[in-house]
Amino acid sequence: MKIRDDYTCPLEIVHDIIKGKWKTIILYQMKDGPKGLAELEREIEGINQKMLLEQLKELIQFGLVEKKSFEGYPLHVEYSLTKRRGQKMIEAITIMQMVGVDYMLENGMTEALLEKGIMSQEEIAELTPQKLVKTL
Amino acid sequence: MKIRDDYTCPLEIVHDIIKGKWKTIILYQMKDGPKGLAELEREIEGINQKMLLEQLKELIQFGLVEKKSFEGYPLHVEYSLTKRRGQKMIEAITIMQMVGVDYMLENGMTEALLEKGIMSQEEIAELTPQKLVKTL
DNA sequence: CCGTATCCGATCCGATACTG
DNA sequence: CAGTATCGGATCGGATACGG
Repeated sequence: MKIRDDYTCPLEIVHDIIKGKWKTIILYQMKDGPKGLAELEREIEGINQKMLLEQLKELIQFGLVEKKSFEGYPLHVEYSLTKRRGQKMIEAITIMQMVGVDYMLENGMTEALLEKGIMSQEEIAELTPQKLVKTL
Repeated sequence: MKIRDDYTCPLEIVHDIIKGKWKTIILYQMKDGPKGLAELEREIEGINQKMLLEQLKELIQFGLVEKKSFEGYPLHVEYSLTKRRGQKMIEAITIMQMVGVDYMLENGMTEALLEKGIMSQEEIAELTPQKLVKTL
């Protein structure tokens, strides 16, 4: 993606930052520390190497991700969130996660939540719509 | 957009919700209360009616926006954020705004910030990188 | 004022093959 | 393990015209 220099509104930029299909997921995977390329590819279900590299490059251009390369074999790099915009964006992504979870619960998509360990069987069973509002 | 029913992760849904070019901006415009269609079209620079209606429809499907129609002429409708997911998403969008503003400041795109009244001349002048971190 | 339909170029993204 | 290059179908989004 070619980065523009004529944005007329901050949210326009943010849209360019996260519009890619995998951007938020990639960022979320880095929230607990640096990750190697293969590691990310393993953890993100359905992504391929080309997409991963492409989107990482854009995240770097926008200043949300930093890349650190290590010498020697086997080759190794580390991708991590930047302190300024990377970490800040995680706050937004965390909230968006809640919105996604809310949608899944409301639409009976509980399997994925269990599989990923986002919620336990018991937690889901306990949830009434009223409680959900509070949780959010 | 056809809404899927096989999402494997909450962020995948959120991506579908906000990937459209205007979604976050539309939501942000509704943060202070219901808006009519023409009103939104006037306030969002660069959008056209087709896109607006299209994206509103999707936001309704995902439960972030509600639509209320009023009888009589002239025709009138009101679009507003839903309490659950709409309002919650605004929290995320507000944070994303900060990220966008940060990017604009760092890249000398201060004109748009002044025009939209997001920041004043003085506020911008006062900002050192260190202060910016705190502001965020 | 509000909403629908169509056409068409631009872009996104997945598959695949290849290099250091 | 990390990264580049290409190709082609699917999707997106802007223009434009028309209908309630």
